[in-house]
Formats: sequence, structure tokens, C-alpha cells
Amino acid sequence: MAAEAGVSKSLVSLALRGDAGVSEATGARILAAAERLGYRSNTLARGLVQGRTMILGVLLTDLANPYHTEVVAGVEEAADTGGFTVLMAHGRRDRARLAHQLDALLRLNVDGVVVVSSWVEPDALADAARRAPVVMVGRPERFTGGVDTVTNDDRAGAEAAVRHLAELGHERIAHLSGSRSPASRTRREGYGEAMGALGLDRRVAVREIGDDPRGGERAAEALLAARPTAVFAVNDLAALAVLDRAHAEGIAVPEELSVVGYDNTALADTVRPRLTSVDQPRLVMGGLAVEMVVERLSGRTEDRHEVLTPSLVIRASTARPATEG
Amino acid sequence: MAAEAGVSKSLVSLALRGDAGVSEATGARILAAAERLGYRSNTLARGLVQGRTMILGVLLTDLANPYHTEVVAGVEEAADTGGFTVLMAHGRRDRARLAHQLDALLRLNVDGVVVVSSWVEPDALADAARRAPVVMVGRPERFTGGVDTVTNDDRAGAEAAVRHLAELGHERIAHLSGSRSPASRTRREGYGEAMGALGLDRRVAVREIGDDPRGGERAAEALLAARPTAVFAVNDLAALAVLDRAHAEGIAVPEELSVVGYDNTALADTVRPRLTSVDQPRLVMGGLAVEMVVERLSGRTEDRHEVLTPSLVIRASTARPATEG
DNA sequence: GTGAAAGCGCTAACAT
DNA sequence: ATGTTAGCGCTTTCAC
Repeated sequence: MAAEAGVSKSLVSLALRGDAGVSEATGARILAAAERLGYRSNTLARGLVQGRTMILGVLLTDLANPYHTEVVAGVEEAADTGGFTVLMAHGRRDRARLAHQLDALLRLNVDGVVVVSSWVEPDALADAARRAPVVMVGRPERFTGGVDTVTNDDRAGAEAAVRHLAELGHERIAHLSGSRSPASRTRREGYGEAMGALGLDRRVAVREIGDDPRGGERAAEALLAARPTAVFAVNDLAALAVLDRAHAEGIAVPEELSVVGYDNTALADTVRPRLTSVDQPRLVMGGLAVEMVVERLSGRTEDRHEVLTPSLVIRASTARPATEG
Repeated sequence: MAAEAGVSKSLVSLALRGDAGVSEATGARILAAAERLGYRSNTLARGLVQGRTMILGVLLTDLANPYHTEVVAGVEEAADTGGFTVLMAHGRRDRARLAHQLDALLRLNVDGVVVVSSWVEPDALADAARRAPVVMVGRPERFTGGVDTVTNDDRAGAEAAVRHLAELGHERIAHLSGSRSPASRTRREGYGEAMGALGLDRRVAVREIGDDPRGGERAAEALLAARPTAVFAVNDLAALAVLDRAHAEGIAVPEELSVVGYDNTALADTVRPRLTSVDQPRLVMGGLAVEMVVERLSGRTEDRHEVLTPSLVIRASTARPATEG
């Protein structure tokens, strides 16, 4: 390449990055030669010498989860304006693989890692944070040692869901809970507290989805056996299981049963009836994560934990309870 | 690191990769030191000197498309057994961004790129193929100049769908077609030919989903206005639009309308009624793509084009047509 | 305005 | 069995 333009490689480097101190003629000649050869600088070599790659790694548990991918959209948007390239690594719901993928990103000298996964071991995160800025999105725990976090207020979200149902006149409001993830636990607590505050403590009915793949289906069936007039589900997928089960049992939604989901994923706007769901500001969350990485790169050393407020999106799956005959 | 173990860096390199020619004592000492320091070799440096990174790039148009992500699962599985790490770049349905992401992967010296996107410009692909093995998945065009392809037989899939509906007794079988992508066009041709072979030429009714975001909805509405007894949709998402529209118009599926989708994504097993759909062997396709990259790395120079046979998965959205009163 | 030289963290070939 | 040297493709001083 340097030969093609008849100059030294230092000049090539300068010219290609638009440095001022290159004469116009030479610059043009170099650009022309680069074009002719289809030359592109090598990220490996550049990263090695600069110590920065301008790559942001995103670690995902589950590609099929729209909540996750929508956070990624936020990351990508913000990364763009910062001139970063986003590369994703995927853990396929497997802790060992997740750890391995995180390691792969770090060995690549990514400038930061955004983790969108509740499955990564805290130890692995702390380790990673020693090598690059790490931001955890969507997991309501505080990590020590350099791991920043962006979450939504799961408790407030759960309370908003319950309040909405109570305002419609529901009293037998059941909860379909998830696995033992922190977010799931917090939503469940929020549900319990809201029910208590409304004086509906004795009405509380909770079922948990286990790790079993058909857990949602089974838990939904068990929950409906208690004949609630409304269900608050830990997420949209769980809400879908409730809708499906209600359909199978001939229970009309929302006439005989109201259902509220969480996350407000694309699913909520796809199922019939359209699902009332608690929305997390996913794009904003992804953007904040990038901002935090950039701050770290600029020298911030204290941890930052941002908690955003979710909002309820009301659709067609909730209504006043049927007046009992 | 070399200092910590009191040996030269060559020995560290050898020991960490388990080379035989390192004495057991030294090896142990090096491993211990590495453990103590949390040392991990640097992919940038290693890739630079070796000319191989053991990274496979996957270029995606659309993270939200389950067909795409399921192909990725196949890629990841095969990559695993080959010792490759999979990194994904995302184009967000934007041609310019797609080209940029492809470039980013190549600059990283990935050992190969699997493209799961109908949107990448052929020129960009041919260019890329000059720099690394490139395999295009799911796009029924042949590219010249080193781009391998893995596709399913869209024509056969469309024919299977139409045949299934005809065997149930349907004659007014409409088709909801997609944008001007090659896959969409081929499915449409397959539909037309199958209808012809069955002597139903005069019954053909086709509507096309434009680029408009609400195009599916509108096209479905227009299609149903022709009062078909069955619809073959270009993909599961389009089929969902038909189901939704049918629901809105009070048309019972499958009693009054049969619907067949394509791709057999998770969606097909989620919607109500469960969707009859043409299945593409996505995992196998992803695996084949990796195999093709490996072959190229081992020296293959002729292009390879693999076409897999799709299979119809019959669920609850298709049935005999109502006998007309 | 341009080139020469050093070095990023590794591996590979060649000593010893 | 271990150390030394060169060099991967770039950027970055520093001279000229």
C-alpha cells in the first residue's frame, strides 16, 4: 500500500485518517491508491498499538428475547454517535458459555462491555470490570468493584400493574412469577406490597414458573384453577402462557379475566387481545449503558447505578371484572 | 507475566497452549502464575501474528427475526465443535449499516463470515469474499466470485403448501406475497406453478406486502376481501397478519379460512390457532455454512451452493373448507 | 511535509 | 527444555 502510493507507511496512516499535516497532492495520491487496492486498515494491528479498538461488546443470554434485543437497539444507536462498532456475543442461556463469550470479548480488547443478561456470574462480572468498563443492564442488584448498572424500578412497575387492576375493580389478582432471578423476585415483592397496601393481602395467589420448558403452561393452569379475575405476569411471555391457557379453558379475556404483562415487548402488540404491559424504557437504557462506558473511558472511577421508571401501557387485555351473577 | 513465572515469553506461549515440549514443573509454574495474574492471551496480538483469529463473524439484518436467530443457533453449534468463537454484527435493516458492519468484521480478520440477510448488496459480498470466506444463507441467488450459499428450495416449499391446501379440498387459495426479495419471488412463482398444475390458474389471487410498516395488515385486508377459503403466506409474520385480520372480521380459522405460513419460526407454535408452516432446516443450514467456511480455509476454491428441502409442518390453522350452504 | 525507527503482545523459527 | 530473535500491520515519536 505504501509502495503503491510511493510514500512511507507513516504517511499512509496519517492521510487515511485525515491528518492536517499531509500535503493535498500526497493525500489525494494515497487515497487514490487505497481505493484502487481496496485497502482498509487492520483493526487488529491498530488496536494493538493504540490500546483502543472502538469496539463495544454486547453480551446476550438470549437472542430470542425481544426485551434483550431492544436494549441492544438502544446500545447501537448510542454507539453510532460515539463512533463505536457494536459486536455481539451470545450465551445461549448457558452460564459457562456466557463466561467464555465474555472472556472472548475482553481478549479482543473491546473498549467496553454491555451485559444484557441476568445469568452471568457476579464474580465473572467483577473480573471483567477489572479489564474493561462493564455495564449490566436490567438486573436490579448492585455489584461492587466497578460494575455499573442500568435497571428499571421493578417494584414500581409491579405496583403500577396491580394498581391498574385494582382501579378497574379487581380483587382476586393473582401473580405468575418467574424463576429466581432478581428482577423476578423484586416484581413479586412489589406485587405483594401493592396487594397489602390495597388491603387485598388475603387474596394473594402466586405461582412460579420453574426451569421446566413447559413450566409456564403448567403454572398458568394451576393459577387459573384458583379462579382469579386478573393476573399480573412477571413478563410478556408468561402473560402469553396465561392467555393461551385461558383460551384453552374458554375463559374470555378481558371479559372474564384481565391479564397484565411486563416488558412491553413486541409480543404485547402482537397477541390477541393486545396485552396491557409494563414498559421499560429499553432504548434509553441501552443508550445510558453506552454513556456509562464512555464515562469510564474518560476516567470515572466511582460506580454508577441508574434506575429508570417504568410506565404502564394499557391495551385490550384488561377491563372491569364481570359483575358476578 | 513472563517475569512472574521467571521464564521467557516464548515458554509462556507454549505452556499456555499445552505444548508437549515444556517440562512439567515449568508448565505448572507458568499456569500458576497465569492464574494468579488472571492472565489471558490477547486475541489482537495473536491474530496479528498468526493470520487467523478463530473468530467467525455473523452478519444479521434483523435481530428480531426468529428465522435469522435460529440459523445463528446452528452456526454457533457448529462453530463450537470447530473451536471458533462467533461474533455477531447487526445491520438493523439498513443497507449502508450492513456494509459497514461487514467491513468491520473483515478488518477484524475474522476467519469467515456467515451472512444471514437478504439485504446485503451483491457487490459488497463479492468484495468481502476476496478477503475472507463468505457464506450467504437463505437467499436463493447464486453469486459469482467466491460466495457460497445455503438455501432452502422455496419453490418446493410453496408447492408443498399449496398441495396441502388443495388436498384438503381448497380451490380459492390466495397468496400473500412479500417484498421484492428473491426468496419471496421464488415462493410466489412456486405458488403460481402449483396452482397451475392443479388446474386452479383462474383462482389465483395475490397481494403484496410493500415496504410500508402497516403493509401486512393492509394487504391481508385486501386479500380477504376476495373471500378465499385458504391463504398461503410468504412467511409466518405475514400469516400472522392474516390471522389477525381474520380475527378482526370474525372469520374463524381454520373453519372458514385455512392459513399456511413459511419458516416455521417459534411464532408458528405460539399464535392461536397454531400455524401450519413450511419448515426450513435452519440449524442444519447454519451448520452447513460453518462447514463451508472451514472448507474454504482448508483450500477449497470452487463455489459451493447447497439447496435443502423444506418440509410442511401441519398444525391447527388448516382444515377442510366449509361446505358452502 | 515526509521518512525512519521503535514497539504494541504475541508466535514461530532458530539457537543453545 | 529453554531463551533469543524477528516480525505480524499498524501508530507514534522524533529527525530531517
